[in-house]
Amino acid sequence: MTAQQLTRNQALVLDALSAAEAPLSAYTILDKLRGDGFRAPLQVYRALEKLQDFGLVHRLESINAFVACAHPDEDCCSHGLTAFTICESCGKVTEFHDHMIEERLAAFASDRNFRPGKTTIEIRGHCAGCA
Amino acid sequence: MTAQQLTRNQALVLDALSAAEAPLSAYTILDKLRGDGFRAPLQVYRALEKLQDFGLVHRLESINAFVACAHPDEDCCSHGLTAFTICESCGKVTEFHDHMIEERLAAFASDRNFRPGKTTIEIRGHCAGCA
DNA sequence: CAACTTATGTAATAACATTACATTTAGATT
DNA sequence: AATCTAAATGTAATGTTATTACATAAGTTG
Repeated sequence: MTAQQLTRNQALVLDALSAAEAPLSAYTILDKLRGDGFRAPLQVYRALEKLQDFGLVHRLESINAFVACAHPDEDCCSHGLTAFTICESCGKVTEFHDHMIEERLAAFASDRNFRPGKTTIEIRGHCAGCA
Repeated sequence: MTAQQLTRNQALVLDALSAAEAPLSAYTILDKLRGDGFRAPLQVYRALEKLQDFGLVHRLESINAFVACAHPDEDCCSHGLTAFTICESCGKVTEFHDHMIEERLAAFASDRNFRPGKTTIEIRGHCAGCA
C-alpha cells in the first residue's frame, strides 16, 4: 500500500486516534467528531476501513477498538505481523514486531496447508506504570 | 483450574459447542438451546464465562465466537498460550500451542515490565480443504 | 435452620457493526 | 468545458454482540 492523500473524513478520524492516549472505539470517535459534522457510525467505520488498508490504523480485536499505527512511515504493517500489548488499566498500547514469532506461525500454517490472512496477536495485561 | 461438575446450563452450552463443526456465536447457541428452556442471552454468556474459567471453552476474539477446547483433558489452557487458525470459508478451527512463541512473548513483556494477562493469537485464513 | 455464596430467570438497555439507498465529489476522458 | 465514472459521503434503519439491574432459587457451610 503506497502513500496516500487522505480524504477529510479519513484525516479527521486519524487525527482523533493520533491525539488519543489510548485506543478509541468507533462510537467514541464518532462523538469526538460530531463538532466536525459527523453524524453516523458509518462515517467512522468507512474511514477506519480505509485507514487500515493504508496501514495507518490498527484494529484491536480483543477490545473492539482502534489505534493509530505507531510507525506508519515504515509501512510496517504490510511487511509482516504486528503484535500488541494492551494495558487494561490505562489503555496504553505498545506495538511490536517479532520475526521469529512470524516464522513459527508461518511454519505452522505451511505445515497444514493453511493459507494465512490477517493474524492477530494481542497481550492484555498491565503496563509497567500500572503494575 | 481443577475438574468440575457442570451445571445444567453449562453442560448444555458445552454440548452445543462440542457438537458444532465451527465456532458459534452466543446468540446462535441461544437459538440452539431454546428447546431446552433458554430464553435470554445472559444464560448463554454466564455459562460461557464459567466454561472459559474451567478451560473447556475458548473465545475467538477476532470473530466474536466460541469453540469447545480441543483437548480439555490436558488442562491445556492453563499451562500456557493457546493459538488458533480459523478458516474463513468453512469455519474450521485448529488449536495449537507453541512454546517458543510463548517464550518470545513472555520475554518481550518481561523486558518492558508488562504483566501479561490473557493473550490472543488468531490466524484467519483458509484451510487446506478450502484453499 | 440461618447465613452465605453461587446459579438462574427475566427485562431492559448498552455497545458494536452493517445493509440499503440516495447524493455528492474528484479525477479521468473526450 | 461537458461528460463519464469511480470513490466517497450522508442518512436512516436495522442487525449483532454484550452488559446492567434486579428478583428468585438452589446449594454449602456454620
